[in-house]
Amino acid sequence: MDPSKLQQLSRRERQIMDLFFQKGKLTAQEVTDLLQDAPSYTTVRTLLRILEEKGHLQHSKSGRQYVYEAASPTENVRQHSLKHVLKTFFGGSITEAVATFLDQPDTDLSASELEELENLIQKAKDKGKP
Amino acid sequence: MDPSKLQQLSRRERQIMDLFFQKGKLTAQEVTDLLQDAPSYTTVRTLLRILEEKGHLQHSKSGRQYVYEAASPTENVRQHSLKHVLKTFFGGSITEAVATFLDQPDTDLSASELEELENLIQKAKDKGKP
DNA sequence: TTTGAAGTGTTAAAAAATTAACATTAAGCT
DNA sequence: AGCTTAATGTTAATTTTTTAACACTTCAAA
Repeated sequence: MDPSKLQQLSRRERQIMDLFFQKGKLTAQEVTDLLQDAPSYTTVRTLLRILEEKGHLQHSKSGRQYVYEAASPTENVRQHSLKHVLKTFFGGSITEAVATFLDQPDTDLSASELEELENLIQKAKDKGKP
Repeated sequence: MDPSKLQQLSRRERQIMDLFFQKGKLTAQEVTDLLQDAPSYTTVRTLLRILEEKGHLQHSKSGRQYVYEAASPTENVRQHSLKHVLKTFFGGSITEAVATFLDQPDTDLSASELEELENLIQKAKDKGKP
């Protein structure tokens, strides 16, 4: 499944897919409970079926109920979505995005997270000229 | 304008707003040209009008033509959109996002960008314990 | 000053998304 | 076995989105 197809989703469909990316596996009942402004349970089921028809979800059975999950490897979707935001709002620059993130007053990264970030950058530097 | 309202947009509306976030000011003709799968010029004008009614765009006149641009301060929208992607795909962690970005084979950050990233992190560290 | 080009304004048909009622099936309990 | 409950299957009405035709206005050139 091509992750760029995600852009084609309608509002509700997108809203529901976002839940799956956050939570992993979900039943129709759980989706209904998680949605802020949820429509009826029946409606949610219809949407899940449509999303499965379109290839965005797949389901398995647990007892007699369907358990849905995203059909695409999460990694591909993550990469695509991140790229899209970077392109749309940050001229494609991850550096700009990090700067914006750190600028937010409600953001305080733990010391260990900052360490980890440094490590990542160090590794990227090393890969450049070994 | 509340940036969370952006989630309410329909597909076409979102597609068009993304263009404005990338490009800044645009005329109806320019939007038509930029859209991959553009509908007719008349249709684009209708959408621009609707987006203005909803408060997402505003326009000024240049000669006799309308020049549209996003109504919200870009900074708010950027922050909100970045947060949304981080929450949906990276458990809210900017570090995870950077890791994913650097993992992509088609990504090679310039040395100067890596420097800049390091500076950002250093600054964040300093702010933690001055 | 009339005419044509390039813009905006108005309106509405067609398509798609959203919603949910009603029907059916299957599992477990008494 | 029969009953109840909780699930899925089917179908369709309503609402929203998407599309674009047609009318009107304004500017500038002939």
